[in-house]
Amino acid sequence: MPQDIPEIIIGRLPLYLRVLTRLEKQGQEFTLSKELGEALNLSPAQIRKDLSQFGELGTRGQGYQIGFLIEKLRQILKLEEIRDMAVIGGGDVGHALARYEGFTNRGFQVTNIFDSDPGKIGSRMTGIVVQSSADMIQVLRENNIKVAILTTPAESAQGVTEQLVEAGVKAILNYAPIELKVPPDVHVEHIDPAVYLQKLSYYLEE
Amino acid sequence: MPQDIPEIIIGRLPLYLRVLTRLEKQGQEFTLSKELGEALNLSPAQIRKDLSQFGELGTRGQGYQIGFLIEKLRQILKLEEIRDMAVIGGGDVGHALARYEGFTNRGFQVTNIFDSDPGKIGSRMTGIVVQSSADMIQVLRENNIKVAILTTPAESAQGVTEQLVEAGVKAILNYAPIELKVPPDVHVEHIDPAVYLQKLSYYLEE
DNA sequence: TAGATTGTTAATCGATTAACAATC
DNA sequence: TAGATTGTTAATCGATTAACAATC
Repeated sequence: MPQDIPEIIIGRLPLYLRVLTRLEKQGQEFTLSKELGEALNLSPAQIRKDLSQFGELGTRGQGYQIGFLIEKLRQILKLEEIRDMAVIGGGDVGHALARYEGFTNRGFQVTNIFDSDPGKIGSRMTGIVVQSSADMIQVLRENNIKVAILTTPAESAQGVTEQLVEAGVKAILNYAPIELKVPPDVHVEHIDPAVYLQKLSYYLEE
Repeated sequence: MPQDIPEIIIGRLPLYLRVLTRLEKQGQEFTLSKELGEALNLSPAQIRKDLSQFGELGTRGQGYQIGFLIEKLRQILKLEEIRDMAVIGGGDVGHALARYEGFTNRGFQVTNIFDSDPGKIGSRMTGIVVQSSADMIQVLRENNIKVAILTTPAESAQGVTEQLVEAGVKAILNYAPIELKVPPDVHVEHIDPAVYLQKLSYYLEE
């Protein structure tokens, strides 16, 4: 991975990984740019172009060996070790995330949950004891946690974000419906179901 | 909204709406392409270009009147009436979505929940009785529901999708970590937290 | 009117695609 | 070897940006 890879390509790699993992589970050993393209609605040329950024990952005439390509993509995306994550907010979303089983086999695990509600602090969610927001910075630092999932209400999201930044968190998955201001070395991705629904709405008829 | 607006622009309109709503709530009456751009990390030129697709929505020298622009964007995105949605799957994610309070003021409400587990059917989630998947097609048709949120396991997602299509659903928000095959008149958006986390992972240091 | 900011055109930039040589 | 599919170059396409005239 030499030069600067465009972000748009990096964003597609997890999708490739998702398809490849499914194909592998189905017992397939090789795949083609054509097959990957059909699964993801992308052109075969684009798949090849994307993958060629990282070396010669396929074999001419044969296609791509699935196991090898998965391994390679995991390396590129730095997914070889399971990363610890903190969930901020012990509401419904935080709860669902803490219980979500799809993380571990994709490189992540929730190790900490923080909430500011005294009624929740000390209770357990899937074996994880909810900790006080007051201790958050310290705990994140001590455990060297770099990834956080933000599920607080919009009003407190920016304030919490500043604490996360202070604690050394470098990646934030933001479920609060508000844009976060962060320093350039901190990366944020948004998940806002209403945004997607509103986009879908445009394409509805009536 | 005459010609064909590029999908990439449509996808940004909900973000504009989100910022505008926040500014309005903060008591602001006018905004500038500069301000919107700073909030969303987009250039002012892009904001103006996007909005100009739909007519002259601003006033030269003055900027954009927030209330008017919100109204206009709601029209464009067909958000003027609250749309009914079905949640498929009564697990943690389905449960969190049914209880999510952010939908109504953004144009949507969950009216139905379906699950195949006899232990869940008939129980209530936030006042909504969980219905049997066996009745799904009929109920969706009877209620003319066009939007569904899919939260089943990956294995059953494609099968359920085919039922949704059969029932006349035209927009699917897919939480299952798998690509769905749908006819061209059905639109799908994906929410897969692991995909975003994997992208974020690339930008982490070690 | 002067000052400000939009709307819009033209230029730039970057991403996608087509096409084919390389090679398994 | 012949057939197939990648890797890669060049062409195309589309999106973003710069710049400025229009106009409030």
